Amino acid sequence: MDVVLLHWPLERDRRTALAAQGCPRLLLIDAEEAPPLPGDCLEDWVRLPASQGDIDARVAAIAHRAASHVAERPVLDPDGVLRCGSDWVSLPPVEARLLESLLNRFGAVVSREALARSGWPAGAPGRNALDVHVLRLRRRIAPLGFVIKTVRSRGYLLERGTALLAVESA
Amino acid sequence: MDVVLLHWPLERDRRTALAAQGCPRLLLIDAEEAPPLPGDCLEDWVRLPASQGDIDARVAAIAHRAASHVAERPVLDPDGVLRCGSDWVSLPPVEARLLESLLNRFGAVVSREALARSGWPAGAPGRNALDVHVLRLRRRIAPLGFVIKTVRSRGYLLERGTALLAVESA
DNA sequence: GTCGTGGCTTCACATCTACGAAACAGTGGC
DNA sequence: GCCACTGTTTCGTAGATGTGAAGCCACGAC
Repeated sequence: MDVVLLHWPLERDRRTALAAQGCPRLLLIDAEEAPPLPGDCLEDWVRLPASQGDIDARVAAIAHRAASHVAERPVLDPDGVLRCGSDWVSLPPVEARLLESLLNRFGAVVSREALARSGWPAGAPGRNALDVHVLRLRRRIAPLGFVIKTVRSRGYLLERGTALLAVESA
Repeated sequence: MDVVLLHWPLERDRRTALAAQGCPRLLLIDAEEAPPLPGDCLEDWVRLPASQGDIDARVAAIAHRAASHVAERPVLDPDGVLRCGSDWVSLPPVEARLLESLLNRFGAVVSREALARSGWPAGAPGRNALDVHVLRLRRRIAPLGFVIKTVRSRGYLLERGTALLAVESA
């Protein structure tokens, strides 16, 4: 989500509106004005005049925070805990390894062979084991709003689900 | 929790340490230095020279975010008294050591092995002793609104309970 | 079209392990 | 003695992993 730059106090109303819809924003404070009371984590401000470098740095910081708040992609702890925003689920060892693989290529296809190798480095069990674990993984990560799409005869692909997005941002 | 002011890049190591323990901080950037890459929500920066008003405003903003962000943690006295707000419970020695460990990694997984080591530095007793103490610890801290979640085959995780939050804030 | 096949999904089940909980007993302070 | 703390035994349950089998569906052969 893009960071919106706006002038303070000129665009006071716009700031309120953006804040209400959870849009990240950077306030450009006119020289003699006092910065507004602290908003949420998705807001920051600079006092004008400011260098482009400083503005860019703050925009980057806000974007980073926005990304970790309304996470587009989940984060997998070394402990097998998959986190997304404030939610988390724990993944059993095999599924954690599978998901790690999918996460490494988030949004791109991972072949069944590659998945099987990361799930069972010592060699995969029956052919069906992967299918079953993908099924279980799907159900486990669904509450976080992520889905594993099948790309027939190619592999699997992890991406953000659509249905839950509305629910979460609501 | 107080916001710590520190100089950048002079106190680079201190910043890392503070970030690791989740302490909110404001970096004072020396005139010609580039601000560091975005940290977490509990970090902000100003470029020197800056007016006291601007610094105060940023400190206030960080403090505000810290208050809403860091799930309120309990504090463990050296005497084994666990405090949270005006409530408190006393913990027997073993459980106090276990909880200290969990508190050090609040919100993250602590393995059974690590827990056992901190509970019994001289060597753990039977395998089940840990289970039983976790059970007792759970019951003891429940009234304060904290829960110890099990992450199967991985360890335990201390976090703020959900049900009691509403009750407490009501 | 329809038929078959491969690829994938899902369920049902079996096994094994980890964890939860109760009950009990020993120890030491008061 | 009474009570808090600690550790052990024991049993029950839930989770993790794998296997087999049934079924669905797209796609190509015919």
